[in-house]
Parts: sequence; structure tokens; C-alpha cells
Amino acid sequence: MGNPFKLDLGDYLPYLVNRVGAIIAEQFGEEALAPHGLSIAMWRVMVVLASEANQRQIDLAALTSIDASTLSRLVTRLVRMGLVTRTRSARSNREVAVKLSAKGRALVVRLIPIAREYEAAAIAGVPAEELAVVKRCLRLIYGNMKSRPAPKSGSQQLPPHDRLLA
Amino acid sequence: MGNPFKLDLGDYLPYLVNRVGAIIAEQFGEEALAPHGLSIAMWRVMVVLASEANQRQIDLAALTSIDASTLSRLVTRLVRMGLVTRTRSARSNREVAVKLSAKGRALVVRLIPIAREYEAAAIAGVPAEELAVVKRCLRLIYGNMKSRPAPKSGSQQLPPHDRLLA
DNA sequence: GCAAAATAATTGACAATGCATCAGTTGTAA
DNA sequence: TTACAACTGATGCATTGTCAATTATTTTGC
Repeated sequence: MGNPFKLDLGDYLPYLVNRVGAIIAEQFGEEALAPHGLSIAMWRVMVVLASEANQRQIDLAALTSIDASTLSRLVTRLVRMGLVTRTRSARSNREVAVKLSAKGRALVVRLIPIAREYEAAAIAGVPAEELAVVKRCLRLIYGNMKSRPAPKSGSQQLPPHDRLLA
Repeated sequence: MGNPFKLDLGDYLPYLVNRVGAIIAEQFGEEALAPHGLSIAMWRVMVVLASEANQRQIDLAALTSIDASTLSRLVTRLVRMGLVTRTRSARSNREVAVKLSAKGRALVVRLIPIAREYEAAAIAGVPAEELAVVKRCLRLIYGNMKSRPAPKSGSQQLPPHDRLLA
């Protein structure tokens, strides 16, 4: 049990979190999204746009946990499907402004109540105060990881003479 | 707020769960797994094998939330890397028995304490009793979705006590 | 026992993804 | 100003994942 070289998956938070995310996404995706030709990633982009219109792609990427290059192509697909528009941002010429189209908004509005039903099915039997604890902890945990010192750029920085050459 | 056609993502459980899963996987994957040539999916397979050796691929698929065909290719890669072995099951000739190799076990044993560190960093500031609530709720939620009537085809049977929770 | 259905794993064709990189734009500091 | 760094988005390429068969084996119903 306390063996540091064994991992009890049933008590390991990343595992518990991942499988819950996977099973909700799988069921909602197959049953509610696939009939509309949408993937989970597309749904996530659209639902973010529904709550905060007019986002830059890099913000969408951060909000949806989707890689920026993946998101660029994803938006291209959504534009082709007529669900969002991509225009040059007014503020800056290197940014784009992604918005829901009328068709896209209509689709999200139809899907949101269904998404709520899946959420309700998921949390059935969870007392309200415990659900509040869960949500608050998940927000805290995300913040913990988000603010972790990134060993990527911090410790692997190139020596000065290499930076000059790069 | 109570608008049924808007979704407050900061209060929407699937969103909260997904971003937590994504950020932990991203950081652990890049910092701890990538140096060993492992992906998150590979890690999940190996850690499941570490707690329950000798699994069929279909069981591994269920335990890791990885598609069976994806898992087949994944195991092929792990075999090529010398981390697991794949032999025909003794019990049935259509089944396959996947096990960690000595090299694979050594690697998991080295990674498990690191995985615990990431978990510890994630849950920093979460009181023990709240963490217990979170884990218990996540298990319940998973069970809820697992036992949901599948509109697809065959309805999976569950023991009565699980059904009551749904 | 035997045909039919179910199960386990695999494969082919195709789509999606991620990394590295590039191009264009904006911010900054000498 | 001007050069340089940082930012934003897009793309080439290889890897990876998914869906729909396909093969092989086992179980089930008659």
C-alpha cells in the first residue's frame, strides 16, 4: 500500500481525472456531437466562443488545451463548415478574430442543454456541497500546475554564445 | 447565469476535469516521460501493467481509456522498445498476454516516484478530507457514466449496487 | 456437433495531431 | 530610427489516432 514503487490507480488523482474526462467526452461525443459532424475539440472551441465571442486563436488554444497549430487547422475546418468566421483582428494585423457564425451559434445553443444533461447524469448522487468542493479543488489544482515553474525555458536555456548564433 | 443557453465554463465539470487532466499530462509528459522516449499513453499502459501484470489488450484498453486498435499498435511499439512482451495467452489462443519486461519494470519503478511528485504538486493546498471527497466523487462519476444505458447497442450489465448509484 | 454469433486482435485507409519552422507583425531598447 | 526580440498564425512533415473491415478463435443455441 505505502510502497513507493507501486501506484494504486484507484487512488491516483491523474488517473481518476483522466478516465472521467475520457468517458464523458466519449459518450457526449459519440451520441450528441457526431450526428452533427462535430468532434470534441470542435465542440470545445465553439462553447468557448459562445461564452466569450471574438477570441484570438492563441487564446482559444489556451482555453481549450488544444495545441496552437492543431487549433489553426481546426478553425479552418470550422470555417469550411460555416460554423465560425475568421477575420483579421481590428486591433492588430497579426491576430485573427474567431467568432461564431449564426449557424454556429444556433448549433451551440441546441447542444448546450444536452451538454448539461450529460453533466447532470455524471454527477447524479453527488451532494451539492461535495460537488462544490470538487469544482473548487479542480480549479485550485489547475492553478497549481499552471503556476508551476516551467523547467522548459528556465533550466534549459542556451549559453550566451549559442543564443547569439541562434 | 441561469440562462440555459449559456455555459459558464468555470462551473462546468467536464471542462474543469478536462483542463486538469490536460495540464498534468502535458507537464509530466514533457518533463518526465519525453526524456525516456515515452508518451503519456505508453506511460498509462505501463503503469497499469505495473499494478496488474499480465493483461489482455482489451483489458488494457478499458483500463487506460485507449482505443483497442490504437492500443494494438501502441503495444507493438512498446515491444520494439523492449519495455513489454506480448505472448499468446495460455487461456485462449485469440487472446494476448501483455507483460512488463525487466527493462520496462525498471523504468516504471523509476517513474512512479516522479509521478507521485507531480500529483503532490497538483494537490498542494488541498486539505486531506477535501481530496478524499474529490477522489470519491470522481470514482462515483465514472461509475455513473459507465453504467449509463448505451444508446448504441447492447446494454452492459452491472451489479445491482452499481446500478443504484446511477 | 455444427452453424451462427460473439469476442480479441489486427490491418488498411484516411484524418488528426504535434513538433519544428517559417513568415509577417508588433513591441522594445539602444 | 533601427536593429533585435517576442508574438501570432500557418505550414511541412512525420507520427499517431480512428473507423471500418478482416482474420482467427471461442462461445452459444438448436
